[in-house]
Amino acid sequence: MPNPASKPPAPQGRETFDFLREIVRRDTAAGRYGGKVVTRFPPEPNGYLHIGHAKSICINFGIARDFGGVCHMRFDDTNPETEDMKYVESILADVRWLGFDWQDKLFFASDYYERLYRLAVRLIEDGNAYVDSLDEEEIRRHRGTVTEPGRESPYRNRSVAENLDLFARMRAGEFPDGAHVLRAKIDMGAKNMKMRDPLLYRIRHVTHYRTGDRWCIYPMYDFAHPLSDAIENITHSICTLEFENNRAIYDWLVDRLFPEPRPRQYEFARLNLDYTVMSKRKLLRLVEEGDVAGWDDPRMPTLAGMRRRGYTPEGIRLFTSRIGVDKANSRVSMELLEDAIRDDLNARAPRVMGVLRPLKVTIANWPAGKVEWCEAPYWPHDIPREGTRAVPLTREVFIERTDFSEDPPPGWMRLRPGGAVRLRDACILRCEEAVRNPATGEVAELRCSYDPDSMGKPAGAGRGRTAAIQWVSAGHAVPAAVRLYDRLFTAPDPEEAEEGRTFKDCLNPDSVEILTECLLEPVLAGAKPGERFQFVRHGYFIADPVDSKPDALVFNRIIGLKDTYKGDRTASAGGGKPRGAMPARRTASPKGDAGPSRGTISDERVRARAENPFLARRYEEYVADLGLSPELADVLTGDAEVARFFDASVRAHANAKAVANWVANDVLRELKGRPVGELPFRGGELAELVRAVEAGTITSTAAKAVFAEMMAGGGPPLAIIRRMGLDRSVSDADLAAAVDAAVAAMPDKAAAYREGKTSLLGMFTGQVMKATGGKADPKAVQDLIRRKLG
RNA sequence: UGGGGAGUGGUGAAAUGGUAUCACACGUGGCUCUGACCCACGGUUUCCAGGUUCGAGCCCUGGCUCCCCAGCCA
Repeated sequence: MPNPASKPPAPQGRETFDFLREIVRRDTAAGRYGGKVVTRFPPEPNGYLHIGHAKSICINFGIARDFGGVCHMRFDDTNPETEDMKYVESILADVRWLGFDWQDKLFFASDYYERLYRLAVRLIEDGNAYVDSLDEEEIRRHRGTVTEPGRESPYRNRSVAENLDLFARMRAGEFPDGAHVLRAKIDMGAKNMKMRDPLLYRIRHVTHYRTGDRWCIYPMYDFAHPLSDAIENITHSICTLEFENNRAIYDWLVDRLFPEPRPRQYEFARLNLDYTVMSKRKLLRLVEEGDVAGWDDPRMPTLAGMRRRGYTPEGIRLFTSRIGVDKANSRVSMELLEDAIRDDLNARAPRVMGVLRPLKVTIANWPAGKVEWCEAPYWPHDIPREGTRAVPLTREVFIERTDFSEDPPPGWMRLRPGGAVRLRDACILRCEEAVRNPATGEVAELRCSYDPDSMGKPAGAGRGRTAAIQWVSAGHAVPAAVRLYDRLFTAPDPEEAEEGRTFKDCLNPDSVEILTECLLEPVLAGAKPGERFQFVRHGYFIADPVDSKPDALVFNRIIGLKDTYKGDRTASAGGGKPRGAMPARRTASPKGDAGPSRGTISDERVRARAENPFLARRYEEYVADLGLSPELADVLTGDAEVARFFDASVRAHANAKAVANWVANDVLRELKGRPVGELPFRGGELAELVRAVEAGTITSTAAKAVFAEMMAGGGPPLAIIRRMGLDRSVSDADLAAAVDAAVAAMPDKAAAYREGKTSLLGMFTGQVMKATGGKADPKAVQDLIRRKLG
């Protein structure tokens, strides 16, 4: 990991921050946490890491790196029944492989058990937790449903002393599993179901992989996770969207047990990838039921699988940086991952030749026994790397069966009867005759001739465009097995299989094709397990880290090359195509369909008026006497305080429509459900602002700034206007100068405007408005701009 | 039905009241001893409807659609 501290946070080439980095940036700028940034990656050691975790790892470690902080590696091991040391080891290896470093910050929630226990005791002592003795089923029933509140447990009001005693005896092992639990005493009627007295501890007489039999009570995630964060002084606790509701518990707990500044939780959308599954449970089933060869099967989306497949950490990191991070649920198409992998491999995999489906070629005019060693570069012209190897050319060679066609489609550039093609790095080959196997009728061999003049000469030379194909010398070829991988599933979202089908029904029967008759150029005989190459015109391959042996080479296709040739795409392309079968995409998500508009009157406010005659009367008056639209009157009469605020404003300034707009649009925004009393100004002052706009004292642009200042407690509007100097109108000369300057600063934009891109008017207006501090009259500005450019 | 989130080209993201931008995918053309890479060009008008504003993807109001929450899992 590069050491970052020196570098200001400018994440890999991005000009803008994602929303998480924006939060961190604001916090550090504000000096929160003393400018420190501490994140954490908190897996449970009960499974292997997959590409979805890679996103989380890159976010957590990436943010720490970008802001000169540190990311803790912490195992949230609070469930002894599923966790195991082997997972800890594989997870650590995966994170390290991905290229991240936790320094000496390796932690386990299980190391905090004693501290967590003491924190639980404190909660009990403070009356914030209790021992519940309901059984599992009763607890469920008491919890209520999403629409009905829960009921309090009869054990909820046990004394502190009794709770303490019971909890101590839970720990001491006096009770069987399930006899008691510790619960937070929050609110059984909470709208957020997570807050209905969540469970904190349960009894489990199970051996824990790290603490052995020392404990028989284990903390729940909702208790252990936030408190572990707080114990480690985590600043930004970043997790996935499904924990949004849990944030309330997080805050409740940490607020009660730790001082500020304390960690805060933020959530992002987890990664979904097309044509694969990401849940641990489903991945486990694939392994256990033999659909794949193991956790590291190259078709698996696990990091172990991708590593075995030949994906590089750099490629995966490139992928995660390209997909970005946001809060919208999404599925990423496989092409994005594949392109990132190719992008990385393109610059680092040397080119070699291999023939996957060999077709014998005899070069009739080549002397028997003659061997010509051709010098072949490892790298294409546009990759600035040096290096060549020698490739032997003899009378008998093999070419790719798919590079010959007896009856080629239009645009075919490879071999055909009587046609010519270039043997890459060697010479031009002409096909004289296709020899059939009399039994099958299949082309068994090609009899060709070569052009001695073309040997080692540059292409072209009056010959025009000639395709160059890969080949291997029959006498020198190295045999190998090659495994071609395709997507594991045929459906974009196997988890959403249609009625009566499961994700397993979507398994792609052709997700792997094993070719055993492949022939590679001799230099590959020395390929070491884990070495990557590009087999020219095929794709990127890796000598399988496990199965490949010097005398029995096995290669995995990491990813095929893009293939934009359309000539035989409909034909049985087999596994040769990088993309494989392309099933119909899932139906597009339905566009919002509003149906017939029911107007913008809110049912809720209609109810409020039905119950409150004052509101009902006001509504009628606003429409009838003040001439407000029903919609406007509606929003002003959903709450008595809002209506009174509006009344006060109108008393101070008679233009009801204008005042109503300000209240409805700006005051309501600031209120966001809070009581009107919290506003730092009164209706009369808002009226004063409205009057200033109407009188032409200030522009409405400036009025927005004044309003913001009023919200910040800046005092009465007129005072703010004076203080900010907004009442000094801009002179005609100044305005003209500002317009000239804006236009002169962007001559290309001015030209584009003149050519008809009139949407640029807004841009120029914005420039001038900014330059004049919002004091210019936008209409006048636009007139000027139009005249100047029109 | 309650609460919490989210809707921008086919896909993922950017634009923090002022030029709808980038990557992938797709299409067309160019380059090429890889039908690769690379280069150029092309298509969307921001879920819908109203409103505020000189100006709205962004602010206000209403609606629609999708996701999460009723484990002693995390």
